[in-house]
Amino acid sequence: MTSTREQIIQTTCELLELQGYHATGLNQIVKESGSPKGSLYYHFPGGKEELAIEAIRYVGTIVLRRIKENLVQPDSPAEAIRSFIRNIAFNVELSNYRAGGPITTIAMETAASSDTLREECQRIYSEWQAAFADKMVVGGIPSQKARQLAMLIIAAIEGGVILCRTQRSREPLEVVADEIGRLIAITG
Amino acid sequence: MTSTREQIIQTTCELLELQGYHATGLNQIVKESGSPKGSLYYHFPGGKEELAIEAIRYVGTIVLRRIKENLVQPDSPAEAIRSFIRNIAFNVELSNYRAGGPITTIAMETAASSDTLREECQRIYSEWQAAFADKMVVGGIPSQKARQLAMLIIAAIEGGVILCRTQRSREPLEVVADEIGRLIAITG
DNA sequence: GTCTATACACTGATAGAC
DNA sequence: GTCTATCAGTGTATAGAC
Repeated sequence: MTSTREQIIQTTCELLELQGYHATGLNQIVKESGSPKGSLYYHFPGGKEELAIEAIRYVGTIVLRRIKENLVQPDSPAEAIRSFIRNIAFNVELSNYRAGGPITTIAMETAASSDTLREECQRIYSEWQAAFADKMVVGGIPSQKARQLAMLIIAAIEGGVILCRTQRSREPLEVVADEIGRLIAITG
Repeated sequence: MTSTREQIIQTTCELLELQGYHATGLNQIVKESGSPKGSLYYHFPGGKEELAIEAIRYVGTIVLRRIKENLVQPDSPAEAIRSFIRNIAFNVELSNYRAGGPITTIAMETAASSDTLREECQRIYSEWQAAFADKMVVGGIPSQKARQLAMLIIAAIEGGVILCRTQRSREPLEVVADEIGRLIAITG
């Protein structure tokens, strides 16, 4: 069921998450995906940039779904979000600090060089933000405040992933989870 | 007074901050620094990696000094740190979203590929963290709690810079400043 | 300390057969 | 849809003269 096209996208997602945009070559993508090289430009005529856009859109949607799934539980926003972030910490450690922050590096690398990639990152972040904000609104937090807290949540998670991968420890994201949870609880 | 060596380091700092590690070539560094190409490997025998380490160490120290300068004021930790983060937001906007997060991209790009660069990033982050924690301890917050809050502060700033550059808006860091300030005030 | 020239790998991308 | 071959450009790094 996984077509060649999808196989290329999935491999690209993993490599972008691990190495970033500029360190990931098309040859490596072709090689590790086991896909025929000749078909890359058939499926992605726009070359590397188009492929990267498809890849982050793909992983962005998966993450969005994961956020929503985790937040539908009846827990309070504070507890649900705290639990979700601690879950990220667990998974980052589990991957031996190779995964986490699937679009973080691309966002920084391309913010000043590619408007199309930058805007796609922006779109994904705003979707994630809306998902967190929705949960808090349902929990009784005013929508404007919820929007701001959701922005902090995204920022703290992205930064927390950076620290975890740099320190090779899950502690930063656990601290982020607890402190953010505390802030939401005080607000709500 | 700016020697060739220092000129190369400064140019490298700017390019790394703007483009990241893998997008920045040694040829570009030589060209934009106006330095003689032949001298690059004389000053940095270890090549690109050694140069990058020197560069982030250099900028890391500058930022550390800036943090300390901003936090010696008599304001409460909450207000001093809030003000400092809003100052970052202002400067990111002022640079047309080209500056900010001088080691963020490098930390993510090299976390899985270069232990020496990763450890240098780790060292810098911990120095920044200690500076924030010190201010809070002086303000009466228990040292363990101060250490955790400082970790959140670093994470939220790093993530906030990512969002600002991606959205081309200073709002994310301003929100981070206000919410983090609120959390510290509640704690202290 | 600096210069020029260069080696060699690899990049993204394209052409044309199949 | 896929394959092979290949292009022009760029990457890091080195050698040897000055």
